[in-house]
Amino acid sequence: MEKTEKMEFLSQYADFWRHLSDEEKTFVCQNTEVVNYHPGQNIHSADSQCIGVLFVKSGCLRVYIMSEEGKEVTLYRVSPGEVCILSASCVLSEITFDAYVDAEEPSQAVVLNAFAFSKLIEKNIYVENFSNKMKAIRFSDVMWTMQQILFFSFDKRLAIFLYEELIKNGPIIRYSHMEIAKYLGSAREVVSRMLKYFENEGIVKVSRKEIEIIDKKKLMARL
Amino acid sequence: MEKTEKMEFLSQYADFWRHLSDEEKTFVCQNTEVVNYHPGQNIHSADSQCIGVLFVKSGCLRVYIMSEEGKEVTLYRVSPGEVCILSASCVLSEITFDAYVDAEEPSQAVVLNAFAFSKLIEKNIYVENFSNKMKAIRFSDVMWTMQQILFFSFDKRLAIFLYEELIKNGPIIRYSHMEIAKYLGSAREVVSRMLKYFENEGIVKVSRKEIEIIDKKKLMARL
DNA sequence: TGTAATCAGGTGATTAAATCACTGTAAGAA
DNA sequence: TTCTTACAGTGATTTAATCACCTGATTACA
Repeated sequence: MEKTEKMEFLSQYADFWRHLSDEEKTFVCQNTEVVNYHPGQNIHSADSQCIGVLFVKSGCLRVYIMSEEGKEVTLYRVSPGEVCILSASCVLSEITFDAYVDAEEPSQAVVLNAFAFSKLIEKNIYVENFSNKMKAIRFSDVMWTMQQILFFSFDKRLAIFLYEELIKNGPIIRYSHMEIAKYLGSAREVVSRMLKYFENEGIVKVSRKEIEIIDKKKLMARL
Repeated sequence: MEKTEKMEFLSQYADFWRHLSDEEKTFVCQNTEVVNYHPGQNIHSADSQCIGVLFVKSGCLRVYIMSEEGKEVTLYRVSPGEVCILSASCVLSEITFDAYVDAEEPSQAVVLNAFAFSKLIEKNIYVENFSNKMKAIRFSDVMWTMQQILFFSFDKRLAIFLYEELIKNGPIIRYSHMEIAKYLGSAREVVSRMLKYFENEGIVKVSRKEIEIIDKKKLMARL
């Protein structure tokens, strides 16, 4: 990616861009690169040294937490046009928990490395505010997830998940039961059983790594 | 509270203070007042019009979410020296969920009203950043709570709660089982039963509205 | 001061969901 | 082809939440 292209791109994503000096803009460009990730690839974890801020161009990232036993709960997803801030958590003093980030699909992102980002935060209040604003947005996302898990019964949550997928990508959903379980903070067997129940109800048709929604109305009745 | 006293107080709490113009400082002082709350009093809720930012002087506030059925889960507490930002959530566009704030003890806070705070956010990037930074700090608090609820078994969470209270306020804990249940995102009966179990183990002594920790070692063994 | 109302807590039964242990089966790799 | 691995199905068990109902203590107030 060329410098002018980078500048064009970043000015779209980052509201701090117009508050950078020319020198800072050059510094940013020198410290960004385009990176590709393959499905299932881990991008950020507790132990791996952290890479920085990701401006997602294409694909989809999944941000999640993990228990000591390896149980995962998805916090939110990062879509094209959005920013992954927790992949820079090592340089963010307010973030005291360990988050993980995986690519869920083939994904491309423009990465501003952690060191450069922390330097900019120190120097420029607009960058610091951008960083904190991104956290605040994800705070609200996590609260949505938390309320789903704590307040909604499992059948309802699964129905909501299926409905959202239906809206986003049409009636055929290509996730394994395991992936859905991680997304909903549940267990694979629980997902399998509930899907089978939904199948008996005539809501979905289940086959290996594929769920087809065959009755949208019945699904919506469960929301 | 006098103006000079207010200015002295706020300069301690708010890192944006030194970035305010004299005019803005006066504006802040004109829009703050000292408010007292009694135990159990609701300070902020989804429907009540929101009051603004609370700089807590004394006592303790509890921030929580509530389900449609009225089930509560405590997110975190706000102690003296800390700031309650969610009580200004109506003027914070990044906050999209409904939080509730109650006083847990007799509490006193310096309140900067929501209107003035939003005006300052618009005008002064340092105030905006302060607002977002406070959210980021609470984001981490909530993540801690979320991990506790999702990853730890109930007996362990209760043990952690008792241990924290022991460290903070000594071996006698004056919460009802209901209050503990709300704090832990569980049900009263569940708390009662587990406390009785802990009592049989010789960890605590339970009586009305009072739990005494009689064996710290045994308690710590459950953490 | 007596009585009703409210609050704190106890208990058994039921249900929901997570966990465990194990089986079968389809898809890829060697 | 056969071996391996990922995906899914299922019964049994355990944990925790929920429901229904009860007892006893405290408070309000007439």
